Amino acid sequence: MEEKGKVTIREVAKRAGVSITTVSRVLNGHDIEHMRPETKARVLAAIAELDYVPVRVAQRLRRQKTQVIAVLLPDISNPFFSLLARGVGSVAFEAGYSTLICDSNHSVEKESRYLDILLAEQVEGVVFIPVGQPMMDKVDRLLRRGISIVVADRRVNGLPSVEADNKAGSYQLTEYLLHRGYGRIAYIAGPREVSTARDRLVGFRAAMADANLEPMAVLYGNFTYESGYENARTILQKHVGVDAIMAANDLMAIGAIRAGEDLGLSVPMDVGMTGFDHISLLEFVEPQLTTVHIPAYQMGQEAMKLFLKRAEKGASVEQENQVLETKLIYGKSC
Amino acid sequence: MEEKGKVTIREVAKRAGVSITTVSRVLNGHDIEHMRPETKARVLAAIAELDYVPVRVAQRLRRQKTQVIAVLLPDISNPFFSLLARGVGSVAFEAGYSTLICDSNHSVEKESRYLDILLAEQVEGVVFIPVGQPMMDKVDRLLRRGISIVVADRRVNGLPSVEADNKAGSYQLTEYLLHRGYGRIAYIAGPREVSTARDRLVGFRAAMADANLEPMAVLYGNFTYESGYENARTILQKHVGVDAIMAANDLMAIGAIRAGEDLGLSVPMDVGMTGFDHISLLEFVEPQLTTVHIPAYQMGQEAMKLFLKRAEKGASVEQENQVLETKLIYGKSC
DNA sequence: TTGAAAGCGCTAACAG
DNA sequence: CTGTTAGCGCTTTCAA
Repeated sequence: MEEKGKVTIREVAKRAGVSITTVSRVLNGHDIEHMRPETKARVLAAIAELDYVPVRVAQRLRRQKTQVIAVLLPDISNPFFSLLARGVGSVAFEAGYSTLICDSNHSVEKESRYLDILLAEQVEGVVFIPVGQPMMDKVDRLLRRGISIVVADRRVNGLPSVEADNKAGSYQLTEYLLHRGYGRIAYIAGPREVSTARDRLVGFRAAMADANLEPMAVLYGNFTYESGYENARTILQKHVGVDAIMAANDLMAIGAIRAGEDLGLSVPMDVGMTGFDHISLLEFVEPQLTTVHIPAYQMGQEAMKLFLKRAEKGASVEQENQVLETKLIYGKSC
Repeated sequence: MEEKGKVTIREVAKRAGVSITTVSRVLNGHDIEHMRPETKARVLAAIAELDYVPVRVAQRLRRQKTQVIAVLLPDISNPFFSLLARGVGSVAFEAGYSTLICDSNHSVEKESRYLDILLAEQVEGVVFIPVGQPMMDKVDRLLRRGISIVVADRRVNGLPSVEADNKAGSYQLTEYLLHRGYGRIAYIAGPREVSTARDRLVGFRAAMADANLEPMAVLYGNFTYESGYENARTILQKHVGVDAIMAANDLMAIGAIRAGEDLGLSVPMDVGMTGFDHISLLEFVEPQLTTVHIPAYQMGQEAMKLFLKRAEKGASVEQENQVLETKLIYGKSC
């Protein structure tokens, strides 16, 4: 803690009276057993005295690996995604990786710009939650350069992924709703281009078909509160006799609840409602929503683990699509 | 797009039939006006054909600047912080900086570990939202190495900062409450070691004093929903005659509302409530909370701008503490 | 058990 | 107008 300017491995070596090679070795715990303990001690002392910290950038250039992974997601201020990012970060941290979070702000264009940046940044991998269908040329470009990509919360053709079992979860939820005696059900789906949304719809349709029922209506929203509100309004005004509305995520379900209230309907008395995701703000919403828990944090962890696994096994492990279990959450909304 | 392995500036030079210097120059737009257009064209062509992307790590090592700034915050899944981080990121992105988000998970120890990491990462600056009172030795270590630190949403002795005018906002809010006819007010404060919480309390006390009133009670929470719930419960049970509860943030206010409900009290009929922050989930809470808007996104932007300003003006601009205006949000909770 | 030296990919004097 | 060259700070053969 004496020098003013940058302290490099050079000064440490000088101070310890050894070569920089030796310093490097103790830094990386290399030949450390074949080293005279006294030498090691001297180096350690010098490091401490000078408060030396190895410059990561130089290590990266030399080692030709950055130990950086990126999380590319649509919106970091969405608690679902940030929880997922946290999951990635926790595993990454333990494994000595730094995490770069890139927020595409729901813009395909920005997403694609980030893909370019990540290429230049030489990240080793990216946990990717695409806005919609990602630009496969960009993706291929990264892959060709040896950057592995793991898709989270979605499926993309040809890429490994980690997602929840949306189909099963949706089936189960629908089944529960039917058990409760509802049967004239309308569905507010998510965007067609998002696999997650499609799966939930498929699960819903399957459960209905298995009960010999027809949906009263299927409308498409975009996962926002507003689109839930608007679509629910439409449903409740046009389709008389609807006794329940299922939304493909919680945010839309909350919108639907408010729409119902604004039309003077009470949930669940007049109409049942369900969501999907189990986001934490449900805690604050009345009535308590019946929904399906998606393990966002765990999903992030698994995505990172998947990357780690591929990294050590050599690039081409057989393509893997991991599916996490969901859990039905019983509320008071149906 | 022909080569398989890494393509470096060397191959580009070879392909274009020029020296690597020339390639570097067109890359950085340097002597570009003094360059024969044809040469430039050849280089550009080679870059395109080879799909060459400069390796950031090498640039950083050579330039001795990383163009990376970090945001060190307590919890990325808290929408307030992630919004702030987004603000930082937006300005950083425009300025050509990459953003590293570090989540200290409310742990002073992890925060301190991150400070070490950021040192090694050679980030150029950090936007810092400390968990409590930060470890000043670590902080000094970064400063000594030329890494500038801007504190956000808080004040720390000796560091530049950007925060909201919590005192004024709190004063104004209290004043409004008094105007509405409330007067027997209890206050749920935030942690004593957080300047933001202290300022809000001070503003509250000042407004009360100016109205010749005494608080019915002042309890301390930790900014969580649960602590709001518990403290409100205590207040409502012990201090009969309280006609309003002010909480130092929205989350605690929501907890207070629920506590009131659970005790059979209606808001605002039986007891008024106020929050602070204007977090987005208030949209989903009944009754609509009266609160104070804190411009989180803008705060992030300003913090990054402050860093940029200091970066160009040379390190030692006089220390600056920027204060952003707040805005009263009228709800139905009082 | 330790050191000398090459070089990761790039930029910036300094020369022509 | 363009090229030669010397590193940035570190790791890693290869030799001793």
